[in-house]
Amino acid sequence: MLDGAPKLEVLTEIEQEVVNMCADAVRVAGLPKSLGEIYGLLFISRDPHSLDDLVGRLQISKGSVSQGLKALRMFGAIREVEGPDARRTYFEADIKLKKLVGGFIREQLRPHLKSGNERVKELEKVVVEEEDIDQRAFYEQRVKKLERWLKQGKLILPLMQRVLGE
Amino acid sequence: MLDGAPKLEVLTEIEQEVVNMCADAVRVAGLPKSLGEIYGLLFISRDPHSLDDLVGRLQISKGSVSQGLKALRMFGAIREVEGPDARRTYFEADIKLKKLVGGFIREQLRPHLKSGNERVKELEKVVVEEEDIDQRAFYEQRVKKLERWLKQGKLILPLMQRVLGE
DNA sequence: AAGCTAGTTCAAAAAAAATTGAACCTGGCA
DNA sequence: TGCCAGGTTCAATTTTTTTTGAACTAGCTT
Repeated sequence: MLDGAPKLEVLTEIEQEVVNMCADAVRVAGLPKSLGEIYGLLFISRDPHSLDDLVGRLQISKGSVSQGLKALRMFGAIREVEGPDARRTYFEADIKLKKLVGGFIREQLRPHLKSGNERVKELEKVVVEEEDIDQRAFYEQRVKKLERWLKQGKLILPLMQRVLGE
Repeated sequence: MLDGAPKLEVLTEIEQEVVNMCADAVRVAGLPKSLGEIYGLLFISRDPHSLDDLVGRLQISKGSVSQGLKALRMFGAIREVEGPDARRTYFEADIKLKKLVGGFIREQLRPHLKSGNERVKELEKVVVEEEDIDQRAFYEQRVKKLERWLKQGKLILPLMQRVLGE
């Protein structure tokens, strides 16, 4: 097997900039840098890339790229496409903000809201056992506040998606 | 100096639950757990606490509590109030969601959007140097997309604050 | 001024999170 | 069936982030 077009193994300045921007953006969202790097390179590339392409260009390990692609697929941030070598899987970036934010909300935010709800329910059970009447009233007030916060959270997610619908 | 009322040095079940919830919530936002623990205890306490109270109850070091209080003050998540000992500083939680989210946006999100803008401007300068006409057109398209994303981001922040205005 | 005490700072230690890479699947092919 | 190449997994390692605690500052008090 000959290697076809001599592969460019380093990033151009533009690619590097975009990769770095995405890496930082993704860190703000509390996700590993490598995720952002992979997405960034796909975002700024016209042609799709295979796992090994990404390993070569980004200089990160096969394991990390494999995990990164898995996560990005779950978020719906990338999609599989056909590529030059039929037995490899190629990827390209989905660049619709709605999709990206939607995936993030679904995978990262909603689960926390859900577990938050359960924990508040647990809290309520503990609060009713408080003997001191004033203290209990105070706790009830606070728990109600937590409930309201969660409700607001659930309210704002679809709103965000709608606004970013473009 | 006698110690006054025998201080309760461990957390009640309710306190522990709330402290844990806040710790986790704050982690989702990419902030250190100790911040959430401190806020959580203040949130579920009727009376304000001093730095040393918090150190005693939460079992975290003076240094951490000092840093945590500093950050919470910056976010506007807590406020200084008078307390039993005139020469200590006491704190209580601000429980308005608007305030909390506002502080988070101001301190964490806006700075990133700002630096994002600068980086996109840099990118534009690099893109115009691309020789290949098709490639440059593609890059311009992508950079425009990044700009649109940033604009959407700037748009959604005040909206969030408004919706959470209660 | 010396002694105390509340609070801050920051280098070092500990803890948590991300990355690596070698072993391991898995499916196509001879 | 056995081999090979693409891809995944996960324990071990590395990197990053958080926490600690001892030294320090600052402001009272005597």
